[in-house]
Amino acid sequence: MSEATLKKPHHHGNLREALVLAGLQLLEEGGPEALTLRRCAALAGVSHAAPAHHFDGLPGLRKAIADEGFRRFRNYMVDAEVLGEQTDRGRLKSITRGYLNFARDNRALFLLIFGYDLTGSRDSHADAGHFAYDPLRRCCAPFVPKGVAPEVIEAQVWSLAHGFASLYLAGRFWSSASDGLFDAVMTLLDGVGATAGVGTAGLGTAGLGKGGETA
Amino acid sequence: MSEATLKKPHHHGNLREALVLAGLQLLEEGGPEALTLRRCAALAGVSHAAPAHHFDGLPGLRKAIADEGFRRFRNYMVDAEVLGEQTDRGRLKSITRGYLNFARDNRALFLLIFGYDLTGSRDSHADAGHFAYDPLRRCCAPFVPKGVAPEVIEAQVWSLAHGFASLYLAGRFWSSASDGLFDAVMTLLDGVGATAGVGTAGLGTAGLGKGGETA
DNA sequence: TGGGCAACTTGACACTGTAAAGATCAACTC
DNA sequence: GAGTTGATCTTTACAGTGTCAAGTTGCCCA
Repeated sequence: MSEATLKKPHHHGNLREALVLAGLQLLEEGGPEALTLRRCAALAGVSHAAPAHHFDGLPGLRKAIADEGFRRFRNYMVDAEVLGEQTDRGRLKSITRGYLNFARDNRALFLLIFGYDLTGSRDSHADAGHFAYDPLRRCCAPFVPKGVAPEVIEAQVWSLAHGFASLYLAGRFWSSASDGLFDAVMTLLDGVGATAGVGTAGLGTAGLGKGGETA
Repeated sequence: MSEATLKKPHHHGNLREALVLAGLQLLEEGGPEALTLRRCAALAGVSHAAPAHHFDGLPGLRKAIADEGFRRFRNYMVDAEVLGEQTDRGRLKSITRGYLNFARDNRALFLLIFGYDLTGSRDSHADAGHFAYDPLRRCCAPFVPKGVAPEVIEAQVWSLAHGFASLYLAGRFWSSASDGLFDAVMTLLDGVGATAGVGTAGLGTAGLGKGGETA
């Protein structure tokens, strides 16, 4: 009578969630290559074809895992923001620190999350990413100068943090002690929103390409 | 008698190079997933097991392709540098433009190149990447303040360019017309080497982690 | 009670990388 | 020149992968 599955009922209950958790475990233990429909199924104790039924193939499973990954990603950033220095610039730097920490602690998941090409797709995946970047967007807001599209400032911070995290994961920053390097690189953000060029390069909202310039 | 292979000699000649070219073609036509040992073999007109003999497996083939990719990557940057405005800052921006252009024109190859984790490996692959980043390093040199390690400035430029390119490839920059956004983001570089924070955050060569700070 | 239906299982197929063993051919040695 | 050696490539086989089609199970509701 207890809700425990004494005899492994044919209907798993919430196999969907179990498969996502199994996938996350596989990623953590064996890297990106280890994520496999059949291995997920085995880890969840179901037949090899069960995952495909729930997620409509491997891409679907990866997307479901990425959605959960974005959730955790967001938590990393928010946690870092709350713990760090409570100034506008302090929050901005804390967010980028959380960005790097997530990438470092969840290497395979980070790579999975950004391994998609969602150009032209307006599905729930894009929404998950959008949701995850909410804190970053919020922390960028105080640095948006008059007449400049917020997306420009966000893209600056985002690119810098993402680039550093990606190159770090690829092992392109020499030795392991990159904490000092990270802080040094992020000093570039001290000029964000106040750099001389921001006002002069003719970037209003038109800079986003929403305007006429189709070239 | 002509050097043409009228009867397909058993010894291909330079199968190694042919396989790398086949791999590049597959990447271009079918994306990262299309790169396969067996497909490379078929495209080069040899048996399916031939590539493994030359490259010691798929990772070896990917590495060989990445080496060639880095060569082309470097050319992109150098070409952009030569064509652009001939000032220190002009060259710096041109390099980053070349960076993005390469990523855009060689999506799968770009992803392949940076898809490795070469932490702890000091093989020829690291050398290829090192070689490719030579122009970028050179263009950063004029912006390195006294007492700051060159690697810090390089990592700033590198991270910003790489982050933007990666996020662009992932389709995270909304619409297609991101040229304006790119220029806007790169205005952050107008403060490189001269940002207020660079002098104040205590980053000498110690910032690289080569010094004592092991935390 | 029985039908409907979603949740799985079973079996098969094409494709993948890898390994072992055999064939072919150029070059070198005696 | 005959024999040997070794690299290059082929053939064969195997385990693992995603995907599809068909079958089975068991819950739910009329």
